[in-house]
Amino acid sequence: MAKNTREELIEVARRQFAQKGFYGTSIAGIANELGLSKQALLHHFGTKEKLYAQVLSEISGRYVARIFQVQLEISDPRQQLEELMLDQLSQQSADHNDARVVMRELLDNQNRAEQVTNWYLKPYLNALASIVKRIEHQENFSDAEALAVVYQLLGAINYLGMSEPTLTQMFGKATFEALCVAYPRQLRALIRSRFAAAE
Amino acid sequence: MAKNTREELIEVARRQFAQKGFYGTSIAGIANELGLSKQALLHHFGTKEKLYAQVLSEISGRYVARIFQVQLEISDPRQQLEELMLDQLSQQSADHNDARVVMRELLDNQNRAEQVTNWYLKPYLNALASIVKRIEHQENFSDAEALAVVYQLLGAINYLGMSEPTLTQMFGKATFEALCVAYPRQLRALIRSRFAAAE
DNA sequence: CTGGATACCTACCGTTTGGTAGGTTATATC
DNA sequence: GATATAACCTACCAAACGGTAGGTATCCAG
Repeated sequence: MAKNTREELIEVARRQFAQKGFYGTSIAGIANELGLSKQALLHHFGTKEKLYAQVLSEISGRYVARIFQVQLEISDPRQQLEELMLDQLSQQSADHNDARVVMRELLDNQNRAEQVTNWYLKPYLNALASIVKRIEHQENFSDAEALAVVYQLLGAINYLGMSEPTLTQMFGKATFEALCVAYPRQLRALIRSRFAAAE
Repeated sequence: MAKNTREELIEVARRQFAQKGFYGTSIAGIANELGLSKQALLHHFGTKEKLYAQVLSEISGRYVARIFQVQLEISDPRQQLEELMLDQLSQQSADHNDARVVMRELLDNQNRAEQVTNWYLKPYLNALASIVKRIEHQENFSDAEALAVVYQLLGAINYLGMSEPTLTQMFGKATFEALCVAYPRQLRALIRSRFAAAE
């Protein structure tokens, strides 16, 4: 179980940042969860911001790696997109911390000086958009238009992951689980119907 | 311009909560923006939590009011849904504070004791789901399935509003504005293609 | 045996936080 | 003219925050 202390700190930080956000998370709280003092954390990362940047960087690394992998395995862009989106959905069902951190970063980073995550997330979005453009081989499909489609799909996926606790309280656990079962099917239907007319 | 102090405080709080979140916002900061001391704010609302609850309650009030209004104006459920979604999108382009506060609440409220917003947002989601069920008049379309469709559409819409600052930094202002222009068209295409096969 | 690096620790600091206590002023009511 | 209430204010507080300073134990290299 116990790996590198540094890696353990990043893992705990990722979870706490996902749950409580950058401002709501204290470095002492992260360190204490591992039985350490906050100075141990500061020894490894220097500042809270740098720890946060590290968490973000690893998340985006995972995203980009996944998209490259799928592009090697599947050649048809339509199947690439479907696979990537459904993969993202199932990944998020298992662990929604990554998606939550990214969502919070989208909300927060207008206030923060560092824009580390932007540059990391950009190739991810660009790669997805170029897949969409390969599907929609009409020439009047601009970059912005492809990006809009990508964004709508990502939004459709990620919104669910954000809302688990709220939806569970609101409709009960059984209904939420039924929702999780229905979601991949409906997402596939959404993607297929969206790109059916294009062919 | 100057209305009731109380209403002004709520308005400023709404903007700051949207920008910086519950933990990132200080009551002193809200009050100072109006040239008041934080005790003036506490005089009106008692605690920070109660102010926050008030902001949330008014937001959900607006949402529910809008859906009732559209239901009175339009009879066809398919057109109701399209109108509501596009309305939400344009509303959000003009002022994304409401959507941001709701998003942050979805992320945060698992930590907070009060679940005020849940009960407010529930009729909104239920009303939307019942519209979807009226479109999809197949009997095998369960509540959860309808809710999944609603959630995907709301996610597709709201995700854009969250990401404005990040996307602007990433792709430049011009591309982002092109994205905003493309978005309603793509959203309409998404909705129409999704429900075209059903008829 | 020594020097330096790593991985922690306790102690402390200045700032900010939400909230309390209690006073002041204006306005409305009886 | 007395009373009460609303709308503020200054002053204060304990707690939590991120971060600095400086010490200690361990280990590995020369």
